[in-house]
Amino acid sequence: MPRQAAARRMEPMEATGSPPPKREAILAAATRIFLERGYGAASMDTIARAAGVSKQTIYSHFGGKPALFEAIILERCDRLLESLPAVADAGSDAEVALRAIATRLLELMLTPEFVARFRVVMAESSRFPELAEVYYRSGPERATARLADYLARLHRKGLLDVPEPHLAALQFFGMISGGLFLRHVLGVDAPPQSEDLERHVQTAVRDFLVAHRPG
Amino acid sequence: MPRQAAARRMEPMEATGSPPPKREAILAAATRIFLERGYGAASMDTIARAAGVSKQTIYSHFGGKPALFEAIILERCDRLLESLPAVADAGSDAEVALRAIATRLLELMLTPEFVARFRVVMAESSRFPELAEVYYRSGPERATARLADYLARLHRKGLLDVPEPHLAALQFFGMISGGLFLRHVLGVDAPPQSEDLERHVQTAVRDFLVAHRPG
DNA sequence: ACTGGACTGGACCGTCCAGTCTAATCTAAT
DNA sequence: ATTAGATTAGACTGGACGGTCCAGTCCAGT
Repeated sequence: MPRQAAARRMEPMEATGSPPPKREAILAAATRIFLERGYGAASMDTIARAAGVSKQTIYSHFGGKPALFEAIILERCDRLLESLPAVADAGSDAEVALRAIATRLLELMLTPEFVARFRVVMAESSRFPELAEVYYRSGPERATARLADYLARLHRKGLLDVPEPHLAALQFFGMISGGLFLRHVLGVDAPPQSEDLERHVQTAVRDFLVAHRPG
Repeated sequence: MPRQAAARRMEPMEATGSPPPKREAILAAATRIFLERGYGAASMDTIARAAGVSKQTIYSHFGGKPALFEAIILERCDRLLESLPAVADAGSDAEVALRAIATRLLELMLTPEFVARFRVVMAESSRFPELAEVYYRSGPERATARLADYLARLHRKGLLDVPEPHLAALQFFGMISGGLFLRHVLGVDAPPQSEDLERHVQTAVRDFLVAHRPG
């Protein structure tokens, strides 16, 4: 009871904009619980309790468990793109740009929240095939396409030799994330030292540039 | 009843060696069901029915659901290694060797069975952390170490410039698997054309060799 | 013929869960 | 003050599941 009252009293404070505060609370709690426990092990009762909200409220806002899950997964699933800033526009040195892209990408991908989301989407990709597809299309695919665009531009300018930009983009991302990300998703590693990370990125970018040096 | 009788009649035929036939049947069925549905959605009743075996038999052979799951995951989880043949010993051309390694690796990793196993291990890496670790250590880690050994040897012979073999091995595997594997694990793609696969491998190996050309 | 062990089928228990229902409470607009 | 709609707590349903128990069958070795 007192917990409920407190929660209720707090709502108006955060409700500056239009989105209903309860809805936000539900989304936040659902995100946390789903990502922590996975789809199957997350119960609607737990989510309701964590959101400080009645179960019925969840069912009236979202339709049911699957719909709620899709909502929290598709919410900002294109965050991968935000990490690839307007660096593609900058006429700056290719090495600088690629290092920036790689670092941002790796930082994002090693985020616990990103890892958890990835794990859940992958785990449920049989039960929610469309979800996995939308996730892929709006995240990795668009990021790859954007990098490929950038590489194609470098190629046209003669600054780099990248006859197949899309393939090269895929391989670049693979070089960057491979290994590190796998260890992380499997929970084998402690969070990596930022020095190692730097070394990793630096080596990958250098190798990439050597491999695609023009002429 | 008739199904049971038939199954019982068949057992002696396949029991040439020592492993109890029922145990094998349980393992086979459990592997299929667990990989198809994931840990949570696979029920012991379903597995028992699929194995043509009583539920009690499962519980007497293996201890319970978690133990059965660990058994089927750890069974031949080092298959990744089999795909990296004695190529490391061969004094043959580095390009040939790397292409062979890459092709074998990719073929294995795009196997539906491998993808499913990977998906399940990743999904349950919170519930079974040790399992995920053993999987990683006996699979990807050892494969990487072996490739690193090979690269170090090439480096010592002056055939390639690989001052950090382990890092290079990680990045090589990343280049090879990146993108393709992700799309596959998320179920986005149809099985890839073997031509594309060839092109992918060829490009990656060529780029790798250029990047590590000695001198 | 006897015995011990593996196996079977199915009942059974306790638990958990998605989803529904209800009766009461709160809020805001009329 | 009234009313309508949103929200609440909690009981409830129906079903699934892990795990246990048990009576009985089958079979190999003695």
